[in-house]
Amino acid sequence: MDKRRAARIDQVLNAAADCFVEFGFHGAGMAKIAKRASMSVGHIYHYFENKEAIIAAIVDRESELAAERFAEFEEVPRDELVHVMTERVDEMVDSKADAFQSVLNLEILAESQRNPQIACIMRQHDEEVRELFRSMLKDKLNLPDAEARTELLLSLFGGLASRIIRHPELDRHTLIPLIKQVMHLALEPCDKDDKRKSE
Amino acid sequence: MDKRRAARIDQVLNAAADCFVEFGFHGAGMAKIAKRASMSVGHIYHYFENKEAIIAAIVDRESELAAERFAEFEEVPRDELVHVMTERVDEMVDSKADAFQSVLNLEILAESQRNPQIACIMRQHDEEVRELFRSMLKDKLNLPDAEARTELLLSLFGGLASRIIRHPELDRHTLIPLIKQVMHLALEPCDKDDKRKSE
DNA sequence: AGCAATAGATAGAACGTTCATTCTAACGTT
DNA sequence: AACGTTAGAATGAACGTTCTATCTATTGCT
Repeated sequence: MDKRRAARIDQVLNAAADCFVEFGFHGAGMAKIAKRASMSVGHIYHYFENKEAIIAAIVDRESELAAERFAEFEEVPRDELVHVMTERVDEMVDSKADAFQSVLNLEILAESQRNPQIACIMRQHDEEVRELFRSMLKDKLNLPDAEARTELLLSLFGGLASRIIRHPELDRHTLIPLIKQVMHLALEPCDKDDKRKSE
Repeated sequence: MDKRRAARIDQVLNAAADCFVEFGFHGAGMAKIAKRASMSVGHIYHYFENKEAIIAAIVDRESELAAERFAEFEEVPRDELVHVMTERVDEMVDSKADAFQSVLNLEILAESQRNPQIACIMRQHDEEVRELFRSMLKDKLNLPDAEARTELLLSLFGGLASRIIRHPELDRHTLIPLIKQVMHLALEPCDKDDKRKSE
């Protein structure tokens, strides 16, 4: 039976994600993970070589999930793309306010700076997302500098998550229109009338 | 002698910051911190009640430093402000690429989600920075929605740091002009001609 | 069908290490 | 001699990991 094994692994990963959010990668012990997974400590080692492997699996799973969320936009026809993307800003902000996701992402980001294996997994997924965005902007919207526009948008969305942690009471109703303005700037070819500004 | 004491404390904080960047708040042990501070483990406890206090001191110091960096703009006269701010984007991006600062900030951000004391320190400093920005935009530039514009800029800058970790090879030469465009959008009262977009 | 053998699932104790913290004894300066 | 300063051993708890034992279910042979 292979289903059972997969289910158990998922059980461990869910428990681990919980603990990692609550205590951090290094603050969460195997004992806590085991207890939350309703499993013995030793048994976890039948599914994962060590704690690092659990962290790596979590990073992989979480990054894949994030990538899938972006992939939705690929199905949108080109003349609706800008409209759909700007319309989804509200739920985007809401999702960034989800502490679970945000903290896990921060933990991953910090860990990637000291663990090359994590960095590798993370960058692979980021490249995926980046290429998806880039090709959308270039092929669907015929935009120049698609790479830079992608980086701008990803910076903004990524920053939103940290911002909400720093200032949870922030007034979304006045911020969201501003974000939409930036998105229009990034999603429409208004490059030329701007070179006047760059001194 | 009070100078000596202050110097020793700084010695511990510097060593601790180093270790926290390299191993994380919970991955760094007192033994490592002591060794890097050229000090005995036990002696650190004469300056700090416990490890948490060291973390708190680091968070405080680092947040204050970040706030001071922003405070420079307060001295700039109002008719040069937009110019100066957009001109400093390049060094801003460079500073965000400094792994030391970025990782420490991520660690702080993640820790603030699970340690209320850290969250408190961090939010106090963020409020300081936010108010500084807000009053600058409102009083010096006479901008409406100064709060929202502040949040947008802080999101963007904060996101830039995470973005560079995710994609260090990112092409800054094409991204920076885009960032400057966003800054002009956020620093100039072009609110009206945009309501057309918000459906 | 019925027994033997095997493989995987599971729990929990045991290991050596490292952790944060405390304690004690020695040091250097006055 | 006294006092603040320092080093490092001592402590017990917690860590990640390994080991062993028991249990369950499937497979192969007759």
